[in-house]
Amino acid sequence: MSQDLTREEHLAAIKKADREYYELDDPVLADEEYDALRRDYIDKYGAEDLNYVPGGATGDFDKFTHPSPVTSLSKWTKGVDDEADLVKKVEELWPVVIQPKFDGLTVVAYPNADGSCRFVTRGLGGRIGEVLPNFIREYEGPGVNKSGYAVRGEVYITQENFAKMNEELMAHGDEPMKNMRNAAAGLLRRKERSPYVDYLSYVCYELPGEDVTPQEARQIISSHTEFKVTSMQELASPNSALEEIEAYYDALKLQNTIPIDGIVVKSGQRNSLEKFGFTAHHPRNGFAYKALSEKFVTVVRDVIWQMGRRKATPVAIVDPVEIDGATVTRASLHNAAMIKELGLSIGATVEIHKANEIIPQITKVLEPGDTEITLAVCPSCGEPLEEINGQQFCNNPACDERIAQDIAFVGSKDVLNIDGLSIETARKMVAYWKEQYAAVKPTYTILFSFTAEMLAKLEGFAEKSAEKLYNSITAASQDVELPRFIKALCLPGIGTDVGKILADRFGSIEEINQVIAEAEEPQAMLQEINGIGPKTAEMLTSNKFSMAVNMLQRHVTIAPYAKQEAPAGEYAGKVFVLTGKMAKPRSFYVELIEAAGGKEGKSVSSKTDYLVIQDVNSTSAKAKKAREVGTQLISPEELENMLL
DNA sequence: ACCATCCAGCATCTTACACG
DNA sequence: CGTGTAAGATGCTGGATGGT
Repeated sequence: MSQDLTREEHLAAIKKADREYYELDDPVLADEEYDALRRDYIDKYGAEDLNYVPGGATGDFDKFTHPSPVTSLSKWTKGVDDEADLVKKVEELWPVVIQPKFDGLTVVAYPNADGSCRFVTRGLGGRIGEVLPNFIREYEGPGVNKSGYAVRGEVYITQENFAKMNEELMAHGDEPMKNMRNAAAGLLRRKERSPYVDYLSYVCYELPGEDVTPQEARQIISSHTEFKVTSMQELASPNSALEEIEAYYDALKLQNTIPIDGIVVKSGQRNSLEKFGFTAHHPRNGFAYKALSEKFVTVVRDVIWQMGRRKATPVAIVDPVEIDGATVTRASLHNAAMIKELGLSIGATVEIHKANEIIPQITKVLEPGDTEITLAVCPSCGEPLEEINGQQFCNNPACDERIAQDIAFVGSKDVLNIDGLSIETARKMVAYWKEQYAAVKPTYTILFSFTAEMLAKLEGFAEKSAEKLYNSITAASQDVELPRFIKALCLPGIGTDVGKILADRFGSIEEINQVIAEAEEPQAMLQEINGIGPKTAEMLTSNKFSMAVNMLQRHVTIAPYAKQEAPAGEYAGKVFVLTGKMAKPRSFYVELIEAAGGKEGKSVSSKTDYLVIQDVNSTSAKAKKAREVGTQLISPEELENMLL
């Protein structure tokens, strides 16, 4: 299509597509066409003209917000967790199906109108993923996913293809890749499509959040998409669940054709995701069975203390061991209490494994070493550390490392999201400041005083990178969302959640200040807010809080925030507990309750206003308790009539 | 007293990109 | 062109806090 265009027309076509995509949010060109257009241009004229950032965004992949978060399953590990617990879980989810748990990366295929797909990774926290422009060749083009549903699957590389790829890499004089899963993830994140992408496999396993059973989901995927679908088996009975799961796992291991790191055990009920809901980290409609990972033996050569924002964390340096294709040289020891519990000393021979095949962990001392592990002073500033509950804290506000860590924290994704500001750069900034401005004691807010010229003086920085960092600091300090501003105060215990709670309740910093100043008992007043307890209330009413706010407000502007007033009305603030089976999905009733300003409670107490239960004459524990404490029992139908 | 959730901290591998 | 930094992907641990 770009064959008969002049260079100017070709470039104009690309820029037009950029505008449509980023500004109008209504792409006219399909992703594939757009990519082809760019590729052709680069082939003919080079990449120079295209060296701009479309839409002013970062040069990364496009982001996509998942309508339903892509969370990972909670785990049940053989030999660690209770077997009775597994049976209990299975009973709650019954009927139950099992599937292989692929060791790859989760990718969701969102259908476009023409049946082509937009492939999206999990993303941090499973909420906002990246769109993968260069996915598997056979799935490009329309008609791949005609189901109309978002399909969730796993991308992985087989042992066979991994070996083949490494052979080819070495034949070209390149380094072979070490780790199968990271190789798969890395290949997909390349800007230019790698031919090795064709070695990846994609297998789908569910239609998240849809009103179907797992069997129906499988059926839909295999008949309306071109994706492969996982194998699946129904369990015969909860009591034989463990044997059935293990037999299934062993059989898959024996085949040794796909990389698996466990078995998915999930409810076979219709729309189970909706029925069972989520915890903060995991869906409740299933869990993953894991076999205990293999143990290795190594020697601890040293223990270094890693400083965080306040806490010192011990990390063991061990003789390198090869575990699952990765060379392990370090293992976190979490805190001094853990060192004590393990009886660890330097020179000790230890048992090490990878917790869930990722994090190296020392589990046991086999032979004691000779040198005791101690830490009395901060490895950065040399001031004595304070020990609280077996953990070491540096409370020296002038500690360089502490200031650098705060700067990196404020720059991190969840706070001000300053592109290009990491801990390394933060350390250089603190060092530079102390050298140049010996008279002015640095705090984390020095970050906002750096000009591009100053940044260019930092080691490893030149004009271009200094300009870039300066621009991202400036951009990030304007129109900050209120919850992020509150988190950026760097106060202990004040994070995302407290920020959101305060913002929703008060809407602005001025309002918070005013309410605290005017309340007769500000601490008691704050504690009445759900989610704020005595510690948080004390911090919020302290001098520290108001000083931090004043200081940060000098550098950062806050965007107007629409506070989420609890809806007023008869049922505002009332607590409803739901129990037992109901005609409609629970979420339906929960939505009704929340729309009326009420809250869902999990267990019955004197603070519960209503217990929603199908049989109001039930003698269940919850119903009994409700009668005891004077909570009103109502049926779901009554609830509906009441709130609608 | 117990449980759920939040906060803070952790390792490794891989790619992109700017620096020098 | 080699090197270092940044960022994204995977997911674990343990203490603190708040709610019941």
